[in-house]
Amino acid sequence: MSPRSRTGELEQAVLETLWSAGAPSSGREVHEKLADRDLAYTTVMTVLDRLVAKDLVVRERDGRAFRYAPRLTRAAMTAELMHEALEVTGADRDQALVSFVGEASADDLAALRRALADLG
Amino acid sequence: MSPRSRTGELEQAVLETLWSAGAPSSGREVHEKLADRDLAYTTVMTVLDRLVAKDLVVRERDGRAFRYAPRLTRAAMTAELMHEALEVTGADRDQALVSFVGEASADDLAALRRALADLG
DNA sequence: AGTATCTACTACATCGTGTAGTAACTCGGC
DNA sequence: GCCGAGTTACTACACGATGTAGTAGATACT
Repeated sequence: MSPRSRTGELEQAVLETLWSAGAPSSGREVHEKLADRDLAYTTVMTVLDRLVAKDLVVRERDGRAFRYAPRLTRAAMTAELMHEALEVTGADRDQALVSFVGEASADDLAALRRALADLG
Repeated sequence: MSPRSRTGELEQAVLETLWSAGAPSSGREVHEKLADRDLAYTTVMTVLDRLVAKDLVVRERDGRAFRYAPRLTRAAMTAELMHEALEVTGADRDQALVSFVGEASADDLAALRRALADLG
């Protein structure tokens, strides 16, 4: 279900290209976007498969091939990771959140306040 | 520096015992607290060493032996993990925080608001 | 039918983690 | 001054995740 096992460096990079693409991409396209890494086409495909298996990426048929897209937006995945972090250590949530805002930058605090305000 | 690589299940359990101890513990003590797991003493020691290497735990000499304690409180570590999550994906922080509060439970929202209010 | 593409499956190295043993050091007691 | 109990330091090995890629088989365009 949720991003249990941490994503690797290459997996992260593939996610990046999918996010930056804006629309579902073919394996070929992802491979081309990662040209600087000099990877085999099948390597990219393997990673895409694994991301699908992890439910981090969804794919839809497009003729003979598939198109891949992240299941969540970058922001949503980040939020999910944050929520997970809040749970892992089994810390008192109140205290954890106090620490969180305590360590946050001024910008992040402002963003947080805006976000809370927008919730009404 | 920061908790780069995710901590494993056993590592987490060892951290738990250290947190619950309240004061620096000897390896022997940690081993005893984890008696239900039926681990070898050296296994616990190995894990403690690794946690020290990861800078998640600090140790101080106490006579011939060492005493171990978490570098951070549970809440602080949770907060650190949350901040890390906020960075990994390179997401727009504003959007990520909006998503975060959007997905948060009522209780967490209340706690967040209190925490922000307490900051003055 | 021939060729290019794509998917599915398999493979292997490396690294992190769980798990533990052994050697070496150290200190208190005799 | 040596001995044994407790500690640390180092080494080891299995397993799963990840990086990396090849091959076989299906599919489709020409």
